[in-house]
Amino acid sequence: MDYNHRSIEQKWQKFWAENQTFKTAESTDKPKYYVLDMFPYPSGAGLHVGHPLGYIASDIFSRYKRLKGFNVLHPMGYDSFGLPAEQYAIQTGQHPAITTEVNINRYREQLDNIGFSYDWSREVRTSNPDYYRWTQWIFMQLFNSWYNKDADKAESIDTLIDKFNSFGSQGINAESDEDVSVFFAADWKAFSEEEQQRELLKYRLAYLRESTVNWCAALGTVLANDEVINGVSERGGYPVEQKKMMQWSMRITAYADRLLSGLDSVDWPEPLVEMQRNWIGKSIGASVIFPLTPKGGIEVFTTRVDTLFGVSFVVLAPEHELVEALTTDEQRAAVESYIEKTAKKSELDRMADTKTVSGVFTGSYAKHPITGDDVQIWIADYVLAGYGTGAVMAVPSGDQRDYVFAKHFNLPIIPISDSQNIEEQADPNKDGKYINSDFINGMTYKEAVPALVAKLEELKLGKAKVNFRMRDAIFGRQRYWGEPVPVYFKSGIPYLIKEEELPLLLPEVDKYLPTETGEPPLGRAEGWKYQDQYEYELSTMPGWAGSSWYWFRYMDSQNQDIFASKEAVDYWKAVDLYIGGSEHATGHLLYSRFWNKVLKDLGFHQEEEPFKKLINQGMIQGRSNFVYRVLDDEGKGTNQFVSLGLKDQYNCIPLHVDVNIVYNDVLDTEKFKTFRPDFADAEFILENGKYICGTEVEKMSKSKFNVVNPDDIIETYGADTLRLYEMFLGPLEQAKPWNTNGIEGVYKFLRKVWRLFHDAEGNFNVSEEEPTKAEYKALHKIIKKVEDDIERFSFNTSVSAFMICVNELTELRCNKRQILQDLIIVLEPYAPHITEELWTLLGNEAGAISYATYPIFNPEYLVESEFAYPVSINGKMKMNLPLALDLDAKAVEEIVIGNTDVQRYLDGKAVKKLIFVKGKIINIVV
RNA sequence: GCCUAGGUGGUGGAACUGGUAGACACGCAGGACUUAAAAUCCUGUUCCCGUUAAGGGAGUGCGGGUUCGAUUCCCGCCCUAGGUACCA
Repeated sequence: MDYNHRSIEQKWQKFWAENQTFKTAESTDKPKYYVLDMFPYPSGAGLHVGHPLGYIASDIFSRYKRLKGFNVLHPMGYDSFGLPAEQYAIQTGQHPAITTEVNINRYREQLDNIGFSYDWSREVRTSNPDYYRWTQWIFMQLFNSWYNKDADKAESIDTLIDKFNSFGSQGINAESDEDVSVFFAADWKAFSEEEQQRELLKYRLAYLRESTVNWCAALGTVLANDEVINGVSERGGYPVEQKKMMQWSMRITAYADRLLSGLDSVDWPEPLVEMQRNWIGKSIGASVIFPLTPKGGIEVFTTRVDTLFGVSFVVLAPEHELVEALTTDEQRAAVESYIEKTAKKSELDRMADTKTVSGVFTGSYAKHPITGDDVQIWIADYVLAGYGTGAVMAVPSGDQRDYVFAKHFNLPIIPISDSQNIEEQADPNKDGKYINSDFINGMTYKEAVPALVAKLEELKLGKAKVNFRMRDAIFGRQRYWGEPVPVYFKSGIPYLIKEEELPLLLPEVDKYLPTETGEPPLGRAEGWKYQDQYEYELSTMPGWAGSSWYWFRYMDSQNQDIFASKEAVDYWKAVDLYIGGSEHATGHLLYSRFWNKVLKDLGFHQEEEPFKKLINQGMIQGRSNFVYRVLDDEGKGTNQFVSLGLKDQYNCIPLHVDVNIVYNDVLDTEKFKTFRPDFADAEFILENGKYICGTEVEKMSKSKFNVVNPDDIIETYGADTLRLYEMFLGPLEQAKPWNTNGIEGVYKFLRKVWRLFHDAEGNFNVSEEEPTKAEYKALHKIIKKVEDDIERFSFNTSVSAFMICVNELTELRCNKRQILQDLIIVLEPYAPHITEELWTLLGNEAGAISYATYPIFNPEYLVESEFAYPVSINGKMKMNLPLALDLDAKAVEEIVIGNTDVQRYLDGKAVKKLIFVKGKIINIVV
């Protein structure tokens, strides 16, 4: 029988499922290894051929690690709360839970077709009450915690209450809201319950605060910044406005420093680390106050406090709260018109317009904090209200934007360093000694900064300060299909429900839209009250809630008493390898690290970082095909279609054509006639008897007819071919377009493997003879290559190496049992079905490859034979030396001189130097 | 602008710490088997010159440099992709 992928793959997928072959043991004496995929959102469209790329890579790695003797945890689940199911519910009335269930079943079917080695007994679904119960529980932990900066960790809110009871707010060093009160212990005890709770809320890691949010009226919900694109919603393109709302927030800024320093301890791709660093945006500097008369002052943040004496003016953001008060009557008209102009500019305009210098003088002056000189106060839109204090001190000699601004408005430019050259532009160097700088004149940068900070602190006009770009994360969504927040309100104060009342189930509603009064959809749930009287929180949690801790649940997914038992967490610790797309760099990956740290601080586990090694798989783009429809004189489409090479001779327009009826860019013209009814009588202008289609790389989407479903590939070529081919396509981390052009080669490879160990009649046929040296060499080459490749995630070159290996074995007509047995083990991670079949044909126990031992590479088999090897003379390739000459340096020199063949190349010149690489002469310098 | 990754045949890509550039695969061309097709196998395939050939020359985005030797290291520039943005 020839290689029949269909029956082989179905047989083994069934066997693995029935025998739970890949169920992970709870505990074992093997070392553990945790391989995790970013779990998918189960969308209605199903998987396309791009989705499994990362899953295949992680599956190869998992299977490889099992063979290497590790106890591997390799689970899968679904991030099943989300907007698409809710949108569908709004349109059709179908409950999102039903939609989600249907989609998950479809995903599962498609995943199973590919032959993954997931332990499905550990599956999680974030929308499942058994799961979101623990998401709610973690929310409670966050609510019940505060960040103690002295201990540099989160602690139970009870320790804060104890401090308030004993010392009041004295000596509390916490991450908190800006507006915390100052009180003594006696005051605290005298506070009403309501006052106490309001104060505590300012310290909690999950807290309620009025924040400006992106409100989308059409969707009736708040959107994250990255869900808003150019002022409209990413989904649907509805207008978005800024609105103040009471919102749940997460005090992620408390962890800014740890989130930053933790990046040094993880093995992540550099671009991704860089993205997180930028996102956190730490700047070390100082805050400085420029006093106003008669009282008050403008606080600015600067990273270059040493340039303080170069300040020639101060700039406020147009939205800054002091602008109104500082504007003099003469300047009022100009200032107001400027503010109005800025407000009209969209963010896009402001971005595009970085070249134009604009700003207005307010008419007022501040005092320089040290010299007391008058400093003009300006407003300009290059200063952002949302960053720092919304005000900057302008140092034209040291900052290019300030320089351009000063030139434009004829403001003074004061050089402050003897090493500055400010003829043409600002010079921010820190190398020289200061001039024009009062008491720091003659100092270096290193001396000046502490001196200035000390002086400012003495004057109470400034201090060293660290500023972060990152903001606290808003944690509420005005949506239905998310986790309910386990909170109710009494006198407007949020209280947690009791732990034993979890899960707080998502209530049924009649419609999935906001209420008539603008409340979130949960407001529609009839009689949904805590203890029949208190209003529940009506927002649900955002999409990232459930995904911020899911790797813990896989460790112990059935546990009813805790999110994961201590034993499970202590055993599995952190994820050793995490594979997913880079689009989650500043969302999921940051929030997950945050929750992980909180849970660590609260003593639930020991790991500071959740994902030790991370690989980003590149996106697989679509590769669209085009046909060219000839137009008539009036510009209307005819039923003639011209092949790519001839299209320039005609007036024609490109049309997307379904990539599934195109093979190697050659159109199947018969299938094309049934593609659309109006193509039924299509005529073709061919080249060389073929219709060649044009191509273009685009995103994979239905409307472009370039979606390739993995099921179709599997039907034609099988899952093993799909797995190998997706790896063969190129480096894992690189984005690449999908095309089926090379898949035949991979399919041929598998058939060759099959035929090598079957006779002409199709019967399994192995020889019991001892393999020859050449056969061992072919085998051990692949053992070494695959091991090296997998360890550095270079899967594509392994596939090539397999092909070479099998070509060599075919050449040698090698069907030896010993060779096959080891070849199966090495190939199994890539092509698990065909190897499982051959494994059992050899008489081994079914489903037991993962207990096999990975063959040990023996370098002796790879020792070069007596063949000649190349040597260059003066770096130019000249000749081959027989291996017999490969002796030590001295001997070679003698032989070289005496060898007539060599002498011919050397033109009688003396040998100056012999270059050796790995004990071999590689080059002769004459 | 800044950060990151990359630029190699008709195509996808290989070359791991500098050592015969183009592995492997697709495609293409020719051939074998076959009544024929499919399947399979063999040969060739970077470009240019050379009648096939022997042989020679150029060649890894561009221009320099280091080295006996550079796709690889260094400097400058161009282009592409992703991220980020008037961040003080």
